[in-house]
Amino acid sequence: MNKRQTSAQETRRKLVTAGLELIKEKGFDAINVEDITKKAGVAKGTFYTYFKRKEDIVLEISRVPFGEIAEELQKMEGLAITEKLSHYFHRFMECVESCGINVCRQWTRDVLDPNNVPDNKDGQKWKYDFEMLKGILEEAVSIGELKNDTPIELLTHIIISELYGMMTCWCMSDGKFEPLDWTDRFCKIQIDSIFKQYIRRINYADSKIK
Amino acid sequence: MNKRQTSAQETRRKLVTAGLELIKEKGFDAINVEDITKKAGVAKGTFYTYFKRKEDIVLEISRVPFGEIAEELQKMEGLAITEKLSHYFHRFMECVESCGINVCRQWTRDVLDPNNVPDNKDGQKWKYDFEMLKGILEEAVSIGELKNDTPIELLTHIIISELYGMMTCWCMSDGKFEPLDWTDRFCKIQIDSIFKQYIRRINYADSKIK
DNA sequence: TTGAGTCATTGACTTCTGGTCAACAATATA
DNA sequence: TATATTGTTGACCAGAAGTCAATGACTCAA
Repeated sequence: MNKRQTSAQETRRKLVTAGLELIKEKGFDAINVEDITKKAGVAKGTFYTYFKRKEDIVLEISRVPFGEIAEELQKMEGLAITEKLSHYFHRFMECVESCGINVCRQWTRDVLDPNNVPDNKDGQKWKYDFEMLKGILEEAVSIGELKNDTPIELLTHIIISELYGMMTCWCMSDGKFEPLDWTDRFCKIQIDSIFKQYIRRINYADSKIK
Repeated sequence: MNKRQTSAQETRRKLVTAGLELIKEKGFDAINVEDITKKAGVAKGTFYTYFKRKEDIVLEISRVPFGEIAEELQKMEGLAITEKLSHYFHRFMECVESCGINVCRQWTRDVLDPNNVPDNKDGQKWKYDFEMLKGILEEAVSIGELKNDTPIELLTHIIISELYGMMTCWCMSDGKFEPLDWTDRFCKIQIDSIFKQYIRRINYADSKIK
C-alpha cells in the first residue's frame, strides 16, 4: 500500500470514527455532513469521495461489530443450531446496546428508506444479516439437523423479524428495558418455538435451550 | 357545526386523502409538502394550519383503520386472550397490507425519529398500540385468565416487538411474502409460546390457538 | 531526476425543500 | 353594519445535501 492509499484509508477511518461519535451523541438527523467533516478535520467535499449519501456512513458503522459475529459463528461448527442462534441473538443485542439507540434507530430507518438502493445488493444491513442466517439454516439442513422440507426462506424472515422487532422496540421505548435481559428471557423461548417442528436431533431434549 | 368549521374539516380531509394517495404511490421522501397541497387544491401554508410537521400527516393516516381494530376488540369481551390477540395480529397485518409498504415504512421510520416528540404523549403510533395491548393484558389478569405475577409491561413489549418486527420485515423485503399468510403460520405459534407459562384457563387445551 | 498523469482534497456554489409569517379574505358575532 | 375572529395564501427564509472545477501532493515510467 503506497502513501496515497494509506492516507485515503486514514481519511475514511477518521470520517467513520467522527460520524459514529456524533451520531451516538446527537442523533443522525441532528448533525449535518459538515459537522462530521469538521470533526474529522477534512473539507465537506471529501465526505463524498467516500460515501455517496450522508446515510451511507451508518452502514459502515455496523460493518466491524457484525463482521465479528459472523466470524464467531463460523467457529461454532458442530454445535446445535439453536445454540448458534441463541449466540447470534445474544451478540446481536450486545452490538445493539453498545452502538446505542441513535445508531440503531438510523440502521432501521435506513433499511426502510426507499431511496436506499446501493449498487451493491448486499449493501443493506439487513441483507447481510439475512444471508448470514440463511447460511446457518442451510448448513443445518445439509447435515440433517433440520428436516429437508424446512422452509428456509420463511424461517430466516421470521428470525430477522424477531431481531429487528427487538431492536425497533428497544429504540421506540427509548432503551427502557435491558436488551440482554430481553434476549435471555424471551429469545430462547422463541427460538425453541420456531424450530420445534423442524428439529431432528435426538439429543434435543438435552439442548441448553429451554 | 358552522360553515367555517365544516370547511376547515373538509380542508383537513382533503389533505389527508391527498397525502395518503401520494405516499402510497411514490413514498414519503419522494414527495414534498407542496405536492400534497397542490393535489389537495390548497396553498402550501395551509398544510401547517393542520399539521406541525410534514411527518405528522402519516400518523393521521393510521388513525381510522387502527381505531376500528380497537372497537372490534372491545366487542370481543369474554373471549380468551389468545383469541383476542390472534384477532389483533390478523387485523394489524390486514391494515399493514391495505395501507401499503410506503405508508408502513414511514410509520416505523417516524416512530424511530428522535425529533418526533409530539406534545400529546400518545401522539406516537406505537404508544397507541402499546396502551391498547396493555389494556387487554390487564383485563385478562383482572378476570383471572392470566396469573397475577404476569409481567404485563414486558409481555406488551414482546407483542409490540412481534408486530413491528413483522411489519418492518415485510417492508424490508419489499412485500415479498403475504402478510396474512405470515400471520397465520407464525403469529399463532408465537402467541401460544409467549403466554403458555402465564395462562390459567382450564379449557386452554381446547383453545382455537394451536 | 524529471515531468506527465493520477487522484484525493477543497470549499464556494447550486438546488431543493421544510417551515414561517404578514397580509388578506371569508365568516361569525354583537 | 361594524368589529372581531380565524382559515388561507404564497413570497420568503434558512439550512443542508450534494456538485464540481481548480489545486497540488503523490506515483511511476523513461
